[in-house]
Amino acid sequence: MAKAPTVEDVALAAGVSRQTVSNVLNSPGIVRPETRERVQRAIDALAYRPHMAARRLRTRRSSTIGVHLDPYSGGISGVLLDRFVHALTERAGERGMRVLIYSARSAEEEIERLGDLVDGAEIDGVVVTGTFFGDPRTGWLLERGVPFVSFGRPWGGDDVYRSAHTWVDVDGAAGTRAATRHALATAGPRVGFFGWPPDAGTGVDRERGWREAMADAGATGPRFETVDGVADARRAMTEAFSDPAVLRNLDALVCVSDALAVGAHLAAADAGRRELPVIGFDNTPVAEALGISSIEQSPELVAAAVLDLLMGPTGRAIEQRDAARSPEHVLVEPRLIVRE
Amino acid sequence: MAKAPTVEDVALAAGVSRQTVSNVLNSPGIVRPETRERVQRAIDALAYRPHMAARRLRTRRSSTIGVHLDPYSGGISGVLLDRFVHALTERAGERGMRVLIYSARSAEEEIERLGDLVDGAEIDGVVVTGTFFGDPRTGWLLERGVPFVSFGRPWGGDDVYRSAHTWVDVDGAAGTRAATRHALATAGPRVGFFGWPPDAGTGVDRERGWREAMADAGATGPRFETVDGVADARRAMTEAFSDPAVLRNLDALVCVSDALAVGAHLAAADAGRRELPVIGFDNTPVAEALGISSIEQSPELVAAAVLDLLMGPTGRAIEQRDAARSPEHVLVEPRLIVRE
DNA sequence: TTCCAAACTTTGAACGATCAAATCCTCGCG
DNA sequence: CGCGAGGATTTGATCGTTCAAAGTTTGGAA
Repeated sequence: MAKAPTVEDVALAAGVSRQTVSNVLNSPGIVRPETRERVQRAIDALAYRPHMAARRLRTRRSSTIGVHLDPYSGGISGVLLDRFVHALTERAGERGMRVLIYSARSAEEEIERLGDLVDGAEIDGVVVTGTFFGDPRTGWLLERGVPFVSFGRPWGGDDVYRSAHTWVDVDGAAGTRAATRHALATAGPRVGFFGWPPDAGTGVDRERGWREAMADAGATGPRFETVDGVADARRAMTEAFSDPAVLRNLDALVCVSDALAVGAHLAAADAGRRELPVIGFDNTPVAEALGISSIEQSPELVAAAVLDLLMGPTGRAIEQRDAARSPEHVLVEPRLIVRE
Repeated sequence: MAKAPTVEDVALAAGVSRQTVSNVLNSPGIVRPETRERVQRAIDALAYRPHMAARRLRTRRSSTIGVHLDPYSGGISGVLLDRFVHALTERAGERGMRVLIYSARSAEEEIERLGDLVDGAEIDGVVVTGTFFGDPRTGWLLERGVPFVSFGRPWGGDDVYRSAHTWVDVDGAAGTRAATRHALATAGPRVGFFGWPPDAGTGVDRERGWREAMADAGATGPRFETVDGVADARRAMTEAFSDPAVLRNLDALVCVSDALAVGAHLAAADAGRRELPVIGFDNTPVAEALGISSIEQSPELVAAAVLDLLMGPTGRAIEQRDAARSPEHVLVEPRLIVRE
């Protein structure tokens, strides 16, 4: 394997100077067409590829985005983030960006890692996922002036739209609203909701969609609750269904997650109502496998929106945000996937 | 945000020279303890972090591993690779390595991408996943002398152990063998197998485990077949069960994948035998959710093995393999997760 | 005391690219 | 025919680190 050719080699072969070769690569517009072609031929002939480390050193840009890979939780919904990461990688690739993943077990450890990556100039920007109330990461990133976008709203503030940083999220309420409307139209007025304890923003948001749609239709329905997990959900609903009237007075059930939906579906089947319409959230493979309707978050759309916010709609590099400009926010509309 | 400190700044602060600072960082052993401490204090005081691009340029090492992220298939088993990637990232991080992910839609496009990454000195080595018969990538990597390990055997050769490259894989036959033995011991002698058409190595390998275990026990059982997918599997088994004798003469069913297992489980439940023991493969969240036993591949173990082969058991950098040394292979033993 | 070897530290150069500024062409016009 | 304007191209410097080799100190033996 011979030594890799450098700009110098290409320049020599094309009979021009280093800088002209560099110009052909980075701003082709300012090079005379015939020269450009000659250089391009030399590049092809030598199979030249720029040494990214050298470019990074000089330009102080890595063309790389850092993404935290959450620890595998073993649950159902891990898939969602993986789809997001995948979509992000594809989009980023199209824009000449690389994606570097890193892992950390806590927010503090993540900040430590980010410090390495940012100060080592290995990444130009960050995509933060799974933001939570009082998340130390966003503040740290803002303070350090690191460009970043979060997938997920900064829950807890009064008015999320006045948040200090840029984010993209899925409109959970819109999703459950659509699901509830669909259930009302096709199954009957007694649409229930199966949710989490109201301590996390996501769950409250999704429940709101159901409430609003029910209120709009002048309908009412029962609300059930459990922590996440198929087994828990199945147990909880089996207990609820131990009173036959509960099941008899239910036309459909909108759930806050696929895990709960699967549990409810199984419990309903156990209780003799396999056909009870159940709608989940996240459209995971499980829902698909069992033929359960679900709300699809379209991580692909989220990824596209994240990149647009990070790089501008057409940019090919991450732009340093001026602190004056107020942060932007995008809410992606999920869509209902109807099954059975 | 002030300019980031360089080795020079640290050297000045500590009253030593650049190189001594560099030595403290890279080979602390050769620096006198008191000097080392003084330098270390200066490093901490200035919060100095090496500029990785400069280091890369000089050392010609990126300390980065490239991993292809397969397109999201939408099926059940995508999760497996994600777990692997995650485990790899964690392990790599512990060894001072970064993980860069890239995507490509075809093997050819992947080679194109790899060319960029390798020639651009962005990655030191590659982890290839999903190798298939006649895979062009492995040959290309060998030819280019790029260090790499594949997750998955090079199917198709006569003796896979004589393969020209290094790989790690899960011993599928051992998995189904264990599953079959368990079924024989707990359910009865008539253990069936539900597999894919025998065109891919993986499926044949897994089926072999069942055959061997059955032969050892002097038992026989039916074999069913379908392409992958829950819906297909459910349909196929429902049809098979339309003859009641088939279901009556079945004590348990070992399946080549979780998708098939889920389909078979649903079909069995439809036919009135919800309790029919079904064992899947991959231990995906779906199997967990439905309480179906499954064979766990332990992607964490695979990731650890991959890194060991790529970096040596304790190394902190990817070593260039000498062509003389023959490639190594690791077969990871999966384990059966029993449910219900 | 003198000198040598070993241990430690410093100096100059290089990695491959781009930036900034200087130089060279090429026309059009007076 | 000379000159200036403007575009195209070249030159010198630089990014932050580590390598290779040269320089300095230290300790012990002769």
